[in-house]
Amino acid sequence: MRASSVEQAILETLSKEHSHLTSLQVFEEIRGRLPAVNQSTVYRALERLVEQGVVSVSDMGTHAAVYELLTDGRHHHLVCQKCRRVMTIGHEDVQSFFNAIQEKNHFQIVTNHLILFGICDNCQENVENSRAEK
Amino acid sequence: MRASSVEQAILETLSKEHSHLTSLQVFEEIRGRLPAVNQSTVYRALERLVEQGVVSVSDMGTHAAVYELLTDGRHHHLVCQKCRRVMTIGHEDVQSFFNAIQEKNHFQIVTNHLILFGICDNCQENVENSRAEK
DNA sequence: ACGTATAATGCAAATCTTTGCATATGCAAA
DNA sequence: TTTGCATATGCAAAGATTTGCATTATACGT
Repeated sequence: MRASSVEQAILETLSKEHSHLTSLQVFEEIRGRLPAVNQSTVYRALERLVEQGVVSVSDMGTHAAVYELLTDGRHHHLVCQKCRRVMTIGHEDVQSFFNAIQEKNHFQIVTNHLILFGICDNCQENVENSRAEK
Repeated sequence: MRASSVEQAILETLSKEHSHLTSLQVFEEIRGRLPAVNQSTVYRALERLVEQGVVSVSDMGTHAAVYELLTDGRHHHLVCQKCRRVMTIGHEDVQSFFNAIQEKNHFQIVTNHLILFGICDNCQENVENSRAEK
């Protein structure tokens, strides 16, 4: 597999931003250096990087996939469906679960970025409060 | 919230099929009874059902979201990235993991359909075989 | 250095999904 | 029944993502 300049640009962009970027944001960033680059090229490069396990892609419920560099360790996210707050959890809290699944099913898990939707503690309290107010 | 006829039709379709359907498949099915129904109406009805927790939506890596009825118990899936085989695992294998995450983070998990990508046992063997052949 | 196979890219079209706005519909109170 | 309100729907446009095909660039063996 040969080195792609678009892949390089993507990796540098993601490592500079250190956050979740949409494909459009990645595209806009890259245009600075590679003005002629095409959207579909960015999509395909991102797809390759995800397959290689260098980058994660997730649907955070924002109606647009977000990409993130995975070099500094695997991690996962809890996304609040009410306030959209995103919390990060370390891979150590997921590791043993993954191991159990792998052993039981003879299945080698590749997924490296789990997104769990739910209600954060703040919003849980708000629900209780609004109930009490009635 | 009032009962929507499209929601009804979706629920009946999903319960009849008992499998993962794309929004297009749902749309086609429903057209039999409600010929004038619009795609976006189906999308919105599916969205509501997902929010209500009656239906799950997942990206199985097929480039089109698939929907499934959740009435007969929560379950989750392992998807092989090589052969696209889909395995089902029960919620009992996930429950304790969810509980631990919930307690540690004071976060109430709503996610009811986990998709884990990886390599199934067959494809693992194939990789080993092709290595040996070289 | 040369030729070839493989992979990356651009472009345009197709597909999938969301959204804004106007309209229609069902439900509950008057 | 009628009225008012919230929700569901249709329609069209926009946005997001994928794909087929032709072209270009790169790596690798010779």
